[in-house]
Amino acid sequence: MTSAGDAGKTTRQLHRERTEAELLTIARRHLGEVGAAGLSLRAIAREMGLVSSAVYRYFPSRDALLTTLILEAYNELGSHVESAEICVDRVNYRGRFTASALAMREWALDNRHRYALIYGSPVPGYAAPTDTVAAAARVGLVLVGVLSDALRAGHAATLTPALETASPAVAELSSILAAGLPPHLLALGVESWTRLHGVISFEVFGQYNRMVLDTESFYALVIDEVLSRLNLPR
Amino acid sequence: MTSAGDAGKTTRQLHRERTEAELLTIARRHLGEVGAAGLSLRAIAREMGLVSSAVYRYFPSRDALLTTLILEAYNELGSHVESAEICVDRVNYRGRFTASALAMREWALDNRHRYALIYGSPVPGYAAPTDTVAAAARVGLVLVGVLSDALRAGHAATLTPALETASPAVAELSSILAAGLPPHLLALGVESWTRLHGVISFEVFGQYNRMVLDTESFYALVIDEVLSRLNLPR
DNA sequence: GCAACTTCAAGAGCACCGCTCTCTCGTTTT
DNA sequence: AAAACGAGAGAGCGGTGCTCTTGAAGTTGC
Repeated sequence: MTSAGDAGKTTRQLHRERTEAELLTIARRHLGEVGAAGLSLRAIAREMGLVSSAVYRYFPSRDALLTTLILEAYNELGSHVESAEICVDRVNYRGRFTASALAMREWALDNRHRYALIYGSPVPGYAAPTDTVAAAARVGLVLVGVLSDALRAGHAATLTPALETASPAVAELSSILAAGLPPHLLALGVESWTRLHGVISFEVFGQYNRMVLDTESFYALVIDEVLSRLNLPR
Repeated sequence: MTSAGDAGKTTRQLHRERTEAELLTIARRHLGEVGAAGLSLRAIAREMGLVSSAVYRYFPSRDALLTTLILEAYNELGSHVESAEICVDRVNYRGRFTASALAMREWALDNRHRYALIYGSPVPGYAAPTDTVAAAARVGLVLVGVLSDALRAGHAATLTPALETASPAVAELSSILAAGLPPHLLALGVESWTRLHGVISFEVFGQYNRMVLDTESFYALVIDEVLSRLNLPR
């Protein structure tokens, strides 16, 4: 029953790894069922046949467990979007952007509670550690990649005075990414990214209740609008 | 010490009204300090010098108290936006829209926890009663009003194929509002509204942490973008 | 091989939560 | 004046995160 990677490990190490994995599996399931606010260490322990205090051998606090789940969520969303975008022909910028946008919504709808965990109201008293920023940036990097590739191919969105005025607001981010994307185009990219999340979160959080009936085609509309503004070639 | 509206009321009625008002005042403050998830009936009771069970004379449950606060928040945001928009010259459609958008963000930043309460991740196990929909609609009605006034004056946004495809998604809403706004323009309006909330919630929820430095000018950019798309005349 | 050390889980306990029940006592109504 | 009603108190239930102590089991060094 021992896997290949178990060589040279003491029974204690093995036991610890398995217990921690089982704990996370249950935690993930609970998170999907009751959401972050309803996630209870005691309930997880109960289901594992453990006493609540034993869980603290594995996670020093509820927040630490939450942090692990947040990191997982960011990375899962990130790789979901990445693998959707990588399938599209590199010069099909429109297709790459569309695939990414659709993948974002798809993951959010399939993982509503986890989406809420990372993009919803922050859990009070909980401060996300800095480790998460790299994982959180993955989706953004995909979109920025599409835009900078399109720019290199000579396709740029039209520049407006307001766009130039707002450029300094994202200048630092622009230098961090160093993706060869000028600030004003990055600003437009950030706005597009925000725009997609605005629709997704309204759908996931139920704000469209009796407003938008066919949320899927509405999302398609938004993608179309964003693409038009970004001026990506067909 | 009795006000004008107290005539003909028994001391019990007066006492009840005052206690309920004090209770709500403290609840509002706590909400602003610790957020919805941290709002505790016991803490409120403690501060009032009451025993926790006594609070249930006024609110049958924590959720009922939350519902009251949610309704208040919707209405306060609604009147905040309304009063900002009403100050602008009626034919200045761009100005009316801008004033509304700025008022939305202003209120959200001044009332972060209350904004999270109504536009953030839904409180688990809590279902918003139908009473709230009217209050929730107020902001949307302001924006729709600007758009339909502009349309009546002959200013319409450009129609795209995707816009027509998505029109049925908001057809029902269009008939409810009956604002003389054709579905495809309403769809664009809903998208604009979503777009503004996307930026605001990202700012309020801290998603722009080290990304967008000057969130105010970034918001101005978004307003400019939205206005361009809506084709409102200067 | 056994002693010393480390790790795990259990259990009791603390302070908090929402909520329910009963009981008392003062107000209101009849 | 008696009956009905209402507000608050208090005890209690089951739940939460988290801490501390204690005993058992695994691991390591002499």
